[in-house]
Amino acid sequence: MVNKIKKRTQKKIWDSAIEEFSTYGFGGARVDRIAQQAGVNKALFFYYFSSKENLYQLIIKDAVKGLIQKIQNVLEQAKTPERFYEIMPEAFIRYFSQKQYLPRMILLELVQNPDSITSLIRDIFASTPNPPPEDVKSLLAQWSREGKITESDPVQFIMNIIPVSLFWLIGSPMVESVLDVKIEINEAFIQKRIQSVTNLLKRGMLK
Amino acid sequence: MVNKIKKRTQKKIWDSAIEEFSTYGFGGARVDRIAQQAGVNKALFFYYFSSKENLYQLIIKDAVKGLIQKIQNVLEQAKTPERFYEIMPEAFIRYFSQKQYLPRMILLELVQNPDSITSLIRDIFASTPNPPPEDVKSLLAQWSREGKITESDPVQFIMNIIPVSLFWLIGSPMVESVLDVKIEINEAFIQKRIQSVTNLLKRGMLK
Amino acid sequence: MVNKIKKRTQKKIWDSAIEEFSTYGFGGARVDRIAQQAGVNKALFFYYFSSKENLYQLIIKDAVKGLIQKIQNVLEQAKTPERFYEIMPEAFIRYFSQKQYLPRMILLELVQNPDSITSLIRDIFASTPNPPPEDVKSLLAQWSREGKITESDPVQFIMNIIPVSLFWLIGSPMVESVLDVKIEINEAFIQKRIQSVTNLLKRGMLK
Amino acid sequence: MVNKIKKRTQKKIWDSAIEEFSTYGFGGARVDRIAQQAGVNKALFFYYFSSKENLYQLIIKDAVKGLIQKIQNVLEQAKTPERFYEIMPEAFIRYFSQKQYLPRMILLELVQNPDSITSLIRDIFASTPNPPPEDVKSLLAQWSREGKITESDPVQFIMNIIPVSLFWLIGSPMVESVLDVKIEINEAFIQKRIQSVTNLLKRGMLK
DNA sequence: GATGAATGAGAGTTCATTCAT
DNA sequence: TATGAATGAACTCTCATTCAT
Repeated sequence: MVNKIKKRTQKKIWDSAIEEFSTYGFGGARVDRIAQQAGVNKALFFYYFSSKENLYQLIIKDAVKGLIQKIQNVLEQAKTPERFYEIMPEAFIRYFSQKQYLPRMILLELVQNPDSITSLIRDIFASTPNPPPEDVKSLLAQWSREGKITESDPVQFIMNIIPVSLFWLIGSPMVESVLDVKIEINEAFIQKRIQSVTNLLKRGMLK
Repeated sequence: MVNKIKKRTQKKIWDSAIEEFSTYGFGGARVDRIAQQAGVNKALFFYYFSSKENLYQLIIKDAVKGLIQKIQNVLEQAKTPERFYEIMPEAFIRYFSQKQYLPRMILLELVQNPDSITSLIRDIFASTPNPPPEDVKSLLAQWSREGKITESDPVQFIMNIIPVSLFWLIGSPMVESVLDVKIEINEAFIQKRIQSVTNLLKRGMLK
Repeated sequence: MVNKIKKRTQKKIWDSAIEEFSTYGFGGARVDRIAQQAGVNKALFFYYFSSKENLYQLIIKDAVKGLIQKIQNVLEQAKTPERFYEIMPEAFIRYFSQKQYLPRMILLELVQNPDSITSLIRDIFASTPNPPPEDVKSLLAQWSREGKITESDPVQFIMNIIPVSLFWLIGSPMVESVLDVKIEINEAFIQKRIQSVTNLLKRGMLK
Repeated sequence: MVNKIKKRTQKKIWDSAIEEFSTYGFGGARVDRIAQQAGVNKALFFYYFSSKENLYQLIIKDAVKGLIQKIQNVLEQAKTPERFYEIMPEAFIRYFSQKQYLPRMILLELVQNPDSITSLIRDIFASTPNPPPEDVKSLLAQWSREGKITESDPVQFIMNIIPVSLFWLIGSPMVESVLDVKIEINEAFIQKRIQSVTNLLKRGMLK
């Protein structure tokens, strides 16, 4: 989707839209602001993308696709739980720190329209050669059978590992005020975060 | 008598507003829908709460206050890290499963208006006798000095423990589709979740 | 009309309404503000006066009646132009400085609803034993015939004498800023004003 | 071309707004009516003028500016009191008969918001090279010193001359019903009015 | 008489979208 | 491709009025 957009103006609108949608959600986003931010006339927005709803769907789909791809990348590389607990936090935390709009968009959509994201993921899986569900479940079953991991329930497993890699950025303002500190999201912080999550998972979820 | 009717109507509007705001965010929420949901005339909304913005702020403030109080409750009871890792997940997961709008509202506000939630928390702390920041930081420093916990950085510490207790509910639709399972949020699930988080934290963050 | 209103509460509403209507006109007046100013519940306004429109009409009618009566008083006393130019400014300027709402209400109604005031005056005349029109016209014709006054056209005559007695109060803020002075409406000012108008009319409109 | 169309539509809204505001005042004016009168969509009103309040202020400012300019024109030409009493009524009465909305708007604002008009005039003077206040006061002082005029107090002077040139139009419905005549505002009437005021002032305020 | 609660109709304003150029 | 003008529908909010007590 993304690489199909070559035109400079179109790209500017696309980027502004991501910024707007990931901040205000679909209902709160304003086409006016997107156009202004992109430095173009509002009518161009509709010329290129037909409607607000349409562009939103394109962006969400693109975001979810990127995320799924990331998950599959990790799964392909991680053949042991040790490696998994090393690779996954590194991959996710770096990815989200570069594309900060991604966790924001997905969270907003999860809160505001959970069904849409569910069916979207299922659609993507339907046209994927080796869809994650079976992959993940069988991998975890195997690790569990081999006595390598503490949590055998795949649901609990994921609910333990994803949030710590995903939520930290969005939650940081709250952590800042609860601890009365200032958090700078720089390379040093990223490394510390990766280290901390890896530690937690290795000690906490490895037998 | 009259008073009770007033309060009952006001309460209905308040509850409908929570539902609406926690689903659509401030920008996407519709006063019309709130009034209809509450079964009252739209003008009553303004009669009682002056404006959409005003009611939103009241609700957010109330939500954050509730959350802070929960945190303080936990801190008061947990005098050792062991107890903390037992009490905290239990308290949070149960609380959020009863007030599902709470994590949704706070997440939306964190994404859409992080500064507001920051200053709101600081305001609340300013009028609190024993504000958490010092409490939490000194408690963690002590536990760290005594060699009881693995993560000495309070920021990383919180970023490890809060997400797993908070994010699971919102993320569940995504987990459902990624694993192709159906998740029922019932007592059995709650207990499993509490158990899993407690395990993770005890093994992962206790020396 | 006025003396029929005995009830204290009713009187308070009446007075507040005069204040409100004479400031904002009918369209801009707010029942809420009238009730609040009167220190009573809004519903009482309707209990006593049925509707905003109705009370407005009552007040306008009362105001115009008062004004007409004043004109008739003056006409009865002034049997020569000299006396007229002495009595009229004195009577009008004092009357309006005591009932400042009166010129305001009448001006607003003249601007916003000239036809209504016209037919209102005609209605009042219809039930008056000795209505002014003939009185005034015959008086002026007589004075003109006797060569006592310079302006024989009754229309121009009135347009010369009424405004200087009526407009000064409303226009004073404008005079203040155009001349960069502060005008205090006190007894000394009133006397100066009466003197100035009397002079103007005597010199200007007496042969 | 486009520019002309834009200006034409904007002008239509502007003119309709003047009509509406000068009839109903700010509070009673309806944006709906203005748009309909201009033959455009209501939203265009806001597209061009942001808000009802904003347009009202623009119009008031424009009206007051026009009035001030008229005053300055008269002052520049009138170097003796004789000339002044000839030029001023002619200029004012013609001006107001062409722009009938002007006295209406200014009167409404004087009644409903006297402070605003005061500060508006002061603002205009602040950015005027030769502001009237000193001009007028020194001119009158000079004429008074030279024994040419009867009224030496500038406040009374203005309160004698402005109302007779300004109030006649608004007051005409009342004059009509009080005298039971019909007044046609045509060239003949205008000339009669100018003549009458000039007479009044020359005889009444010239020594 | 007096009040707080409640309402329908409408007011000002916003917003996604379309049109004309 | 790009834009300013224009619009209908919807949105937040207001206001005169009524209801129940």
